Amino acid sequence: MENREIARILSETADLMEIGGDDSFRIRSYRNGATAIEGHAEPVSAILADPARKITDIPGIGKGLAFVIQEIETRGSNERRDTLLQKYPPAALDFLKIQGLGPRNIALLFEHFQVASLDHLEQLCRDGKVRELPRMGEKLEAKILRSIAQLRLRTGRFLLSFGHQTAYELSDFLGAIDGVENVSAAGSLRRGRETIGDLDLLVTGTGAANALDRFAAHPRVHEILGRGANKTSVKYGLDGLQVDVRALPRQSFGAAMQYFTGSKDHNVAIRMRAIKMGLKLSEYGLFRADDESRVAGETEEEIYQALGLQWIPPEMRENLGEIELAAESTLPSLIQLSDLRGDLHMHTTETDGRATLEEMADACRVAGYQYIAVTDHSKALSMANGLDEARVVAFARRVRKLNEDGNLGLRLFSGLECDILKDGTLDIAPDALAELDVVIGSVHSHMNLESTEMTDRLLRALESPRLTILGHPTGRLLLNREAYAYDCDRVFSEAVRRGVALEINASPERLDLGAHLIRTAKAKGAKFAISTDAHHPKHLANMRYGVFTARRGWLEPRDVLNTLPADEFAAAIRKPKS
DNA sequence: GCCGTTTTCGGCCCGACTGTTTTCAGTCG
Repeated sequence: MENREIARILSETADLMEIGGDDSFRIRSYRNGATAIEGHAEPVSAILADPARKITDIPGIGKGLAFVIQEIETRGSNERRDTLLQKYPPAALDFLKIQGLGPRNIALLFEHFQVASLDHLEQLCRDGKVRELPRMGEKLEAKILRSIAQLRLRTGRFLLSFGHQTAYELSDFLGAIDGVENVSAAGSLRRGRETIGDLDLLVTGTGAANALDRFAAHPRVHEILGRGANKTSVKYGLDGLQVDVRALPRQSFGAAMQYFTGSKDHNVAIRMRAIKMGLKLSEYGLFRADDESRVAGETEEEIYQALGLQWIPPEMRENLGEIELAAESTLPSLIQLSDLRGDLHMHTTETDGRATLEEMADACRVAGYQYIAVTDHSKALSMANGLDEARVVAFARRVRKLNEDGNLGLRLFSGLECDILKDGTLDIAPDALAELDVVIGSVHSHMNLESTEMTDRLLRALESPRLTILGHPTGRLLLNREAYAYDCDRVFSEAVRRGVALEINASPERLDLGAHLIRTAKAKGAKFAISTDAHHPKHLANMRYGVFTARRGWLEPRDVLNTLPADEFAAAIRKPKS
């Protein structure tokens, strides 16, 4: 079993234990264990298979969890989880995703109403039954109903990063089959959308048909939805992601990639263009309308070219004006991962990161960055052990010393992810902030303010001459929490006026700003910083998701601060002495 | 349940808000 799946079952068990009212420290151990397993570079199953090694060497895994993990590896569950699942239905796990409902209330709902499903819970709220329970009222019922509606909207969707992992896994599997020439992912994954509904894989070569059979027999395929000569469609893995694998002849590979990459709107517009030119475009190729002779099809490039267009990067294919630009050969030259020279947002063991400053710097050096900013939390995040003024000043001093010593192999900028408090003031006094190179202002609390109040709060934060970057500007958590409400136009305009960059937080759970707002902000002349918000060296690789998102927002290297060489970057963020 | 140890058990991040109460439990970050 995959590490992330073991981790998921551990954390599910922890969820159930919470509802069951288990000891909170034991629950925390399960959660810690889950993070430890998920973050472990080597597959745990490989360690378990080797009698000479033991998983208790992984920090956070003791004798108890080692036994539980062995059980999960062997039969996909563990005793504690099984027992709890007899007591509470599987829907219990969904209930925890409902805002306003925690483990105590969920336990109470089960006790009194034997709630079996989201539908049932929804009905109870509509009937005003929930308010009969102690400490529950009308407002909670309304909140639950809102949250259930949101939950329904996002079920069946998956984070882009999840899609990528699965795509890599399956490309390896399919690519290793005899006679398979090429395996490529199409669909919204290829367009870099922040969430995906399913995964489309295209396979070419003489072994393609065989690949469909082998895929249908893959041990992680749980349900076969369809099985034809050219396509196999299944539910794959524990989470039931729908995966479609199509076998194609080489001469229509480009046409199929174009067709299955979409978006639908883009394709409709492209096909209209073809018709006007006396051509016909389908997933099999580009043909002349009169005699059905083939014009193109083996590559996307030749198809776009035959239609009088530049090849359009998949991230732009949303019919938002890209076709017109391609016709005039004026497509922007989109930013690429290799354009980035530094990462500007990361955490260390000083607060809630998992690695030391030196370890993070080393990983960034290996990744090829010329510079980084280390930006731990400020004191308002007490649960993360955020920095107060004294620690901020000491940190800035430490960074200056490290740069003088010059042993890091890259340039280090001192930074802080400083909380923007409820009234819009920054969590750290200006004279302490003045010691730092990079100040990211972020909202981590009071996210449910009225739009006008939130707008004022952000505008006030932007007044600080110490602010460099507005962090994860909308606060959204994909498939989990909506963006907070405020007047983006006013805030973005003010950020431009004050010379504050907007973050594109590359964490796959955030991707914040999203593509649409990036374009809004770019139109106002905004500058951006693409950063990972890494809490562990392995998170540094998430930068590519930030780049996908930036490309979906049509950004070019010049729009992004951290494409600058170190000296120019330093000059760009220098603030006037006050 | 893990960890670290004065090796056998005690400590393990906490503060603020919300909606429900009438003094606070539950949720959230």
